[in-house]
Amino acid sequence: MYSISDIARLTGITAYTLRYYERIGVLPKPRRQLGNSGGSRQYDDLDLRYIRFIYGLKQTGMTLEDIMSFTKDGCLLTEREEDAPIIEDTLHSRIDILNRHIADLDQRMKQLEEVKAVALEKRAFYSAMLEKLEKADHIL
Amino acid sequence: MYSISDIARLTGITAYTLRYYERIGVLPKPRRQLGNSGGSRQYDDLDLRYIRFIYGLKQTGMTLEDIMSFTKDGCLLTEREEDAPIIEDTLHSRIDILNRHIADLDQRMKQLEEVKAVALEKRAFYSAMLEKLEKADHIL
DNA sequence: GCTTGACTTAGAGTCAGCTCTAATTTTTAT
DNA sequence: ATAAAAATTAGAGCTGACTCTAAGTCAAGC
Repeated sequence: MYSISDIARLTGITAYTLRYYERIGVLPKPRRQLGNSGGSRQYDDLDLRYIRFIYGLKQTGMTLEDIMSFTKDGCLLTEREEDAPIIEDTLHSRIDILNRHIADLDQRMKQLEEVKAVALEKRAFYSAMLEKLEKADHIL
Repeated sequence: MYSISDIARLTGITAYTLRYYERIGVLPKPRRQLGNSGGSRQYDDLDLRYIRFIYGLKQTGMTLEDIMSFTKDGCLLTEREEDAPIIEDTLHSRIDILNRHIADLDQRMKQLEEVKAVALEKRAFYSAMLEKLEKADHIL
């Protein structure tokens, strides 16, 4: 079991931000130490894995609103047993959402590839120029 | 020659934002129609190409500050003749900056790959479950 | 020459996404 | 049992990145 500061250390997200994400609904409410909703937050490895997944989306350019559109409809990505019953309907919906998300990731990667291609081109241009200059130096 | 609204249309960046980028130094000051700094902004294809490159960086998650750290030291990525004279020193510096930038892009792509791997895993999990359910239906 | 429309500026306003404060309670170590 | 460290909350404040307003200038068509 992890505390909020353990999670902060393990993920690189501040405790402030973790509480903020919970408040606005990006992350689900975790269990608490005492009573149904008192005491400190307690996280397990499944929570950690989920938080890392969500943070990955954020870090790769997805807005919190977009992230929420994937996670609402009943917290679709947690894989936790106590979540919505797994019936064919929700399964189809989950798979659809993942498909859309994968397509979005592919789009982002394509864009990065394009930017990288331009950068490589520029580097090749400068390298060629440098080589010419060095040859000229050698002759003199 | 393009006006600011041509560039806005061609890149998808608003004219407001283009002026803002120029103001804070993300984009260089373009030529003007009349006098040295009066009249409307005029852009050519090299400017357009450069603006698209910069916007690509932004869209793939780089902050404006990070972008500026690549472009300062004398507007290192424009390839325009009237820029800093091409001497060995600045060439080395340009190549270094591009190398750092390419490394950064690789890092971002790696992160996207990781997020995608998790998404694919989740999808496979749900698909397998769906298949099982369908088989069960068939038997009944 | 006048209107229309796109351009110009400085500066104010907006919104997302944190980030922190203050006052309080809970947890942990001795 | 008590002190220190870490957690809790609501809500205020901050920063980055736009986004717009207002007041004015310029160029083209009628």
